[in-house]
Amino acid sequence: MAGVRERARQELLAEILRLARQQLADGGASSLSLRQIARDLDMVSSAIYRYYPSRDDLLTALIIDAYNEMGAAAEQADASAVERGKNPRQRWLAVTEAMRAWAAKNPADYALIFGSPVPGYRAPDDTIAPATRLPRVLVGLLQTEHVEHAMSIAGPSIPRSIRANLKTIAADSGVPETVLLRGLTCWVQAMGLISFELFGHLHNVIDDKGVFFSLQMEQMADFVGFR
Amino acid sequence: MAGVRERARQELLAEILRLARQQLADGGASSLSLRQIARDLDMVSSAIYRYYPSRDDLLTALIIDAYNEMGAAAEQADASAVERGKNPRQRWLAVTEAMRAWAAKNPADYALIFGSPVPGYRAPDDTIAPATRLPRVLVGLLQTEHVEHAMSIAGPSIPRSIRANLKTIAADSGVPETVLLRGLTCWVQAMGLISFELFGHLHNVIDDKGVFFSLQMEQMADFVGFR
DNA sequence: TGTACATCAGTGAACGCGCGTTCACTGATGTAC
DNA sequence: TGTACATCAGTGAACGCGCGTTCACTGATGTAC
Repeated sequence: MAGVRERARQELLAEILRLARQQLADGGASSLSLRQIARDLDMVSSAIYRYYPSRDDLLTALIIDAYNEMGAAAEQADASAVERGKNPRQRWLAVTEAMRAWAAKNPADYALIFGSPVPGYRAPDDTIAPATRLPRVLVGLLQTEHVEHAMSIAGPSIPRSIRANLKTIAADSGVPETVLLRGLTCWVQAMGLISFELFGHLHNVIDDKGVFFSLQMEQMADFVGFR
Repeated sequence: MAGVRERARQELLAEILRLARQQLADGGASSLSLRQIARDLDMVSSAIYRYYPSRDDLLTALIIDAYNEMGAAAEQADASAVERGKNPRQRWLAVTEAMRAWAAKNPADYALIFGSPVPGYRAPDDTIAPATRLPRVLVGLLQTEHVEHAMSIAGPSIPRSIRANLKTIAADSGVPETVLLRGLTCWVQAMGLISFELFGHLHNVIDDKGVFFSLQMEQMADFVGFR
């Protein structure tokens, strides 16, 4: 019966990741401890190495997990908005609300990917693909909007080096570069606001953070040119 | 001769802070070690406690230092722009460039104050005043601009709770609330961009980060209503 | 179907580190009379 | 100006923790003939 051992292995891999996320939530990346995980599992510490070859590999798994979860939350919010017959602007707003909600529910995971980098850790290339999942949703929305009503913004001329980058971001989407540039602004604004809120920089500045976020996202929807 | 001991004390306080910043730069907040500082000073580890009663107090000193430095950098950039006869818009741009430059030169200090909070550490109230130094410069610029050419933005109506907060931010400045709201957007955008750049989220997205930042800040200057 | 062998999960001990904080102390520097 | 006392900087030892990683090993599970 091939798969009995394999299934147990998968379960333990997942269980270790779950405990690791718990630790992350309790004390941040620096308090992620293989020995503590082993203790939680009633295992000897060296046994963990059967599953993750090092602490850094476990960290990588956590990062990938976080990107995927946040990306999935965005995708789901969008899909659900589509189902409810929403237009691209409303979908954009729904997605940003979902981003904020996910971050609020998983502050440690959010901090892991959008906070200060873990010192001494260099993310391997495996993290790239999951990281693009969320931005992909946002670019997709610009594209949809552009197809429905041509977007255009009379902006300042964009330097050549930046234009090249913008082309790479959404090569064949047809979305004008000025709009893409503002799309980046919106993305940064959303993440910036979430970070400010989670990291305490709105403390004693803005009381109703939810209302504030929505208001800002409405503004950004106008700014980028959603109808 | 009162002051001989006192001067030595002040020097050591500063020296410890300097070494602590060095450690911060080398390995982040989690690798800040009182014992290592003692070693660098050729002292026994317990001697540090004559100067900082605990590791957290040293962290607080670092945070206050970082806020003050960044605030001072902004103030200087503004003062220097004034000297060169710049208008408020140009001053705003100069200040944001200075913010970015400071962060680029002191990434660890920047990460300490605008990255993920140090787990288990709660900033005491002493950090509040230094933290307001930079935003104060930005609000001042809005006010100056408003005095020179009345600013006004036909924005969406602002919910009551947010209006109350905006009033607190710049009570007697006379700057319209819609403008203040967008001022917050600009602030978040500037810090968000700096964080994205420093924390690696523009890697493989934007090559010329300096040009990108300037371009975005020009856009934000328009957005908030600088002439 | 039964046996021999290979694979792999988990053990237990060890290596070599690190840390913050407390406490009783010595000896030098400053202060009051 | 000189002496007695108080203050304070720095010592050294100890307490009680923590960590990642390696390595030779046992014993159970799976595989091939």
